[in-house]
Amino acid sequence: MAATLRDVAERAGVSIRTVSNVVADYAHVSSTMKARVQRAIDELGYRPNPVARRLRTGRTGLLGLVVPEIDVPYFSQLAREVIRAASLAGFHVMVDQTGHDRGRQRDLLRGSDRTLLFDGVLFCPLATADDLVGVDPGHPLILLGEHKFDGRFDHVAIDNVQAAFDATAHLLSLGRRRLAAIGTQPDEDFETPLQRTEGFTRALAAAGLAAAPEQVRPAAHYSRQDGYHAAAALIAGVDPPDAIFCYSDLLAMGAIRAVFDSGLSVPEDIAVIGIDDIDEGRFARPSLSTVSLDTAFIADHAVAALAARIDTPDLPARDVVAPHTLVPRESTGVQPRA
Amino acid sequence: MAATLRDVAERAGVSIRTVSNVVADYAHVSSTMKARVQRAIDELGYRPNPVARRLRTGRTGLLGLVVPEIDVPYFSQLAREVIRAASLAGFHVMVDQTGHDRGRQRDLLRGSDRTLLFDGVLFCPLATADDLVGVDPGHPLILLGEHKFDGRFDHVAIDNVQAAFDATAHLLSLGRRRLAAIGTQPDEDFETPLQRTEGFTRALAAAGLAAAPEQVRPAAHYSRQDGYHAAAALIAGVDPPDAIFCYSDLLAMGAIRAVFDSGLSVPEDIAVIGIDDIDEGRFARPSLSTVSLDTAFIADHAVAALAARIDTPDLPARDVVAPHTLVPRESTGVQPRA
DNA sequence: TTGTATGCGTTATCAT
DNA sequence: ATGATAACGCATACAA
Repeated sequence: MAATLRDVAERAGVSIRTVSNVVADYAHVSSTMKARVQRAIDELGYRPNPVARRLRTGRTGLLGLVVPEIDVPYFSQLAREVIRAASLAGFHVMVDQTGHDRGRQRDLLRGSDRTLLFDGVLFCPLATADDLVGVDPGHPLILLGEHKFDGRFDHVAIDNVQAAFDATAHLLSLGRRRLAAIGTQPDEDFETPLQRTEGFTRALAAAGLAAAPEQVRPAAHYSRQDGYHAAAALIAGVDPPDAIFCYSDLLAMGAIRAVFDSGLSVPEDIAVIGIDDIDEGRFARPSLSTVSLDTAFIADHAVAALAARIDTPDLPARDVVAPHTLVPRESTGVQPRA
Repeated sequence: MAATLRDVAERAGVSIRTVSNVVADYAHVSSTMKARVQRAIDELGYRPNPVARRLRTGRTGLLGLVVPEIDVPYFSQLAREVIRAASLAGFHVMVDQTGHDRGRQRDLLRGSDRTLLFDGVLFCPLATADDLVGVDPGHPLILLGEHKFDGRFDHVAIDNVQAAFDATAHLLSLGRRRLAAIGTQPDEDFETPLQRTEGFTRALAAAGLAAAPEQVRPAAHYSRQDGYHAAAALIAGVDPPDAIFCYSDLLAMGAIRAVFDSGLSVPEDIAVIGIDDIDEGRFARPSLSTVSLDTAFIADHAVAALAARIDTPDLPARDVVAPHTLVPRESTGVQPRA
């Protein structure tokens, strides 16, 4: 059905080599030849078959983006930037979801049928990363948002300790003193929440304060639901906080709703801040104070690092730190949006 | 590097045909043979090369999902279900974004280099669909959410007229009489907004009412921003509404914020309802009344129809109508969430 | 500058 | 039941 190199060659009365040269924009082709071949190409509506090309070259031009769930706002915003950056670099992006299934995460990492298609993978770890230790994924791999692991993989992430420190310092600067946090993970081997707790604790210590263990609540899935329940528990607890630092914006959205449902008010009674800067927070009521991550930066550098490693597999592992910015809004008492 | 059929065959001392049979789980293979080959496979860690397989079979196992922007909540929720459904049916999903660029939409539809990879495409039209008329995409195509076009393509969508009617009827049932709508498109050839306006108008007519043209506002991108500005304009207008029907939840989120920013209240002064049932609406304050679309249903049927057409290209075009449900919440005065 | 011929790793068509 | 071998469509080493 679809025209092939051979069809074009036949029609133009030349060899397939010549046609291939024209298609590939090879330097040494006479303009006469080029025009003739091009006409045959146009007449037949010829399109190179990418699969054949890829079998031959060994490249698929496909990147995998593995996230827990694509409909979590942070991941969909990140996906948007990754697809944009990859497209510019000549790659397609296939999205895979691990759900909250650690076994599935493991399968996606090893050489399953699926992953053999990829030239490389951008991986947003689920809850832990130990699954990766000693594993050979069979293709270049970039970790997004998680640093641990043996040093075999490139990674791109913000400085989580500093980001958490900044968020906490902001709450303290408002005069709040009874701080709580939401977002630790039962899984001790997941680095991000540990780092955020460390930043939280350090900022408190710098102000001569400390948080009781029960003021730092776990959240399994970083969902609005999790945030809601954790905040409700804090409010119902012995020492209700006057400010809550949530380890994600989604947790914060749930927490804010819980505050109001308990008859209290944000930010008057309890100030709330998150991390991620998802779009939802800008128009929420109150608008959500947060730490903004530069997802475009993360995507650009992740794709660049991956592309480099695809070309040169034994490059030393890169460790890119992405910038972050404190964005105070109404949920910590900063008044109207622009 | 990676082991091939030939390597396995050599090691097991058989022909590649036999190995292929074992891999493909072909019926007629002696168990002795099978065991011997399997051992060789395991020892070499052989994995079939999907690219070669696909060159041979002509199938890529890849579906394209084309959406305007993956970080729009409705699309990311839909993508989640599509990826799930496709995975079950043995397909991978590549996500492509048209942005708001109509030229890019057109490119993605015709046989560009990119699209030749796909066995089929699930297409969420941007703003218009006339770009498709007379176009041969070169692969099966399913339209999501848009019905128009010549009848060559399958499509899956809700009954937009009825959904809009239901939403409007709900507002009327609250006793509201000064209704407005947000979400028409300058582009007359985009069907969905036209249908929703029709449902809106019909419901009003059934109550002996009619909406002045300036009470039905356009929204270019269905963003929170668009909703905010349209609602602000309505409130500042000569005849401020007591209820607003937004053609998407995102518009509604922006509209609600605009109401409060103008010193009024939802639902007391103005009731607001959207369409889509995005997660954000459940925890928003007030929680958002909406018309829920069954995205799992849409994804399941879209993937099924696509898979069927990939197998049998000249199937008659299907037209699947997905169910919708009215979900009243606080933004139209229905009290607390469960 | 252009043509010929080989192989990428599979599946499928012949045989045996 | 299994073996030999021809495509699938392209890129490229080698020849001319």
